[in-house]
Amino acid sequence: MAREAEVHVSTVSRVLNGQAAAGRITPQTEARIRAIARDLGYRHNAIARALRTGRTLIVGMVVPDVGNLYQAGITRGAGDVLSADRYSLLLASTDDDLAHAEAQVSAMLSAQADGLLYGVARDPDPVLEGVVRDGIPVVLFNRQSSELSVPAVLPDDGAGSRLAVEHLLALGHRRLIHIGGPADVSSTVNRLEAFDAALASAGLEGGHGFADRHTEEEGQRVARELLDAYPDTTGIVAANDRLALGAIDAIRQQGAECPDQVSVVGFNDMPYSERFDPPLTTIRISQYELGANAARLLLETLATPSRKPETVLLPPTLVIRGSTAPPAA
Amino acid sequence: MAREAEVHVSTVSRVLNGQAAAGRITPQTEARIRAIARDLGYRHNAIARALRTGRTLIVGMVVPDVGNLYQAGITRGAGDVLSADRYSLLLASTDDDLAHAEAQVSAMLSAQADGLLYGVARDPDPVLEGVVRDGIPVVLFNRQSSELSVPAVLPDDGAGSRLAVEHLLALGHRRLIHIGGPADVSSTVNRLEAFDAALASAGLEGGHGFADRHTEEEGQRVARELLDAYPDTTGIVAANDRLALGAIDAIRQQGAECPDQVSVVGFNDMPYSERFDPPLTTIRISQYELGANAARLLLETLATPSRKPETVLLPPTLVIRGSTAPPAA
DNA sequence: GCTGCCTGAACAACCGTTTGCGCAGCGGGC
DNA sequence: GCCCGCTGCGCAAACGGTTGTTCAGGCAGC
Repeated sequence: MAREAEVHVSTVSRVLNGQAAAGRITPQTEARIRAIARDLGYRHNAIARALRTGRTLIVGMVVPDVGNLYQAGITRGAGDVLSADRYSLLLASTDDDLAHAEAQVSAMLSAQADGLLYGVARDPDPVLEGVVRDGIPVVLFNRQSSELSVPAVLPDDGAGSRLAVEHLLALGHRRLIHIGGPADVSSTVNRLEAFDAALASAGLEGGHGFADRHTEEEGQRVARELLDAYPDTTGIVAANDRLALGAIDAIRQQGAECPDQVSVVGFNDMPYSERFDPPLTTIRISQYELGANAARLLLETLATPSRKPETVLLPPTLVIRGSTAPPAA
Repeated sequence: MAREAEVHVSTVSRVLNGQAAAGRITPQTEARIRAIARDLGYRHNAIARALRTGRTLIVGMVVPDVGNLYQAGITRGAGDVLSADRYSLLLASTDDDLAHAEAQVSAMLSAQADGLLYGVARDPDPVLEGVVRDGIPVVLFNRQSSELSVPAVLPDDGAGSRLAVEHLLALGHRRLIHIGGPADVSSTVNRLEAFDAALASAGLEGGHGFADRHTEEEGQRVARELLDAYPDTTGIVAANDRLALGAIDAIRQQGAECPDQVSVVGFNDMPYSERFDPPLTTIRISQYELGANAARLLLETLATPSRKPETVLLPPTLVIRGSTAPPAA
């Protein structure tokens, strides 16, 4: 502490907190304190401050998988806007598993995180329910909750699916299937519903399946099953780029090629998807903006707790690359 | 607090900390306290505990870019071993920029992080010097410091470069160039030195250049310059997969193809590198193990501050894929 | 010259835990 | 029957800041 080195006590606090302005402290006192603080390399003890003020300037962010590129962009966006407001990010990865989420969130709340960025919402989600019940400010990203009234920022899933289907229809495809993620995740059902609706308005009907996880392996498994069930399929809409990659694997496993026999469109436009073989046609949503918006929403909620929960939908874009082409014949 | 709901005071602390075992508290008292704590949904205030004990159970991890896939694997490894020991990860991304690093590290130290995982070391690195001077436990990963005696875990850069060069030599290549990262990063110089040495022991000599950042753009720029300077090049060794991707871009920009005219080998085996076009031949190091080892080293340092700084080298493996082939003619 | 006000800084309580120490009660040994 | 020791728990200080309140001194007004 600068105190012993000084002559004064905790006037330091007012100085270092900028309360000096209000005619409370002599300029030369302030200058002296600042000088000494600098010389001593004094650093605020955020812990002590947090204990007194009740604010830690820490927000917890929970994602399904830190190792996922798509999530990484979101994390970056959130980190940037949070650190601009002097907040730090406590990051946790749950493997999209409720038990893990429970433990991680509990740790974050123990750490007295001021708020949560929650990207692993299930529907229903007991962990999220607990958080909301405890009155912890939280904003969802990527997924929403149908039961809880919580702010959220997510891609416009419906618009995205529609873009994908319309692209394939425009290319001439008529037999489409959809690979969804876990069935208790909002984006899965939103994307599937829009897929069905877009097909229906063209007088068509498609098949679909659900992956247990958003991985290439699961995408491949579901695609294989669907291709077996609907052998004349020429187009696949996946709810996620990783599932799409798995679908391409499945197509090759059957001795076919993408896009020669079957076209595939992904969702997210994850990093490097333009470098894949084939380059992935996909629905782009700005990961950075998604994270940044979620963080902004959380900051606003922290500033104005009474604020009405808001859901912001990010507009998707169709990115046409090499994994889609007109049907073979 | 469970206290008012209870009859007792801070005997709760001893119960909840497991000190009850030592015959200090009656089993039924303990049971009652635990029951009430559960009913109240009592949760430790980690802030208050940290203030008293001086330990936050938080470790700061600073990476060049959270959006980088390679880093993501490391983060995951570190997160897993840390959370097993009840530590949380405070993550910061610096864009490999010293000013950012300074700010982020400062925030972490304010948050009283118990230790640091530092993956952005320059050589020299003023931020790191400050951390070491303040006696903050820190372990480096990916990069080391030539001046400071700090534990570190990194790939065996020399062995990796040697594998890459020997692979190209075995394929019949004789005119090789090396694309390094920033010149003030240990891995850059280690990999370059080993590149030169491996060539020298075959009686050869190669060209090299340095990228300012580990990005595709920089890789492309440096590759272009080197290919201009050494037009008969048939093999490129990049210090990083992203640089390698840039090199492939540069090759194509010149109207050539990889591996037809020029072979490329990367470093790291970042996620999805097997799906690129062409699939990347690269030096694999286990990102997960790297992160996990760094975390373990830090935990040991925290447990035994007097412990000698240790440098652990992770053995690399050559992964042969599609970006390397025998020279054209 | 005295009173009152204003300015600048010190005082002290408080945030929620941890932890060394003290204290009351009880049982056993002599 | 007395004393000692042990057992089980309460007391209170401390961690390092923040912040409402108090206090001392100087100056101006009457």
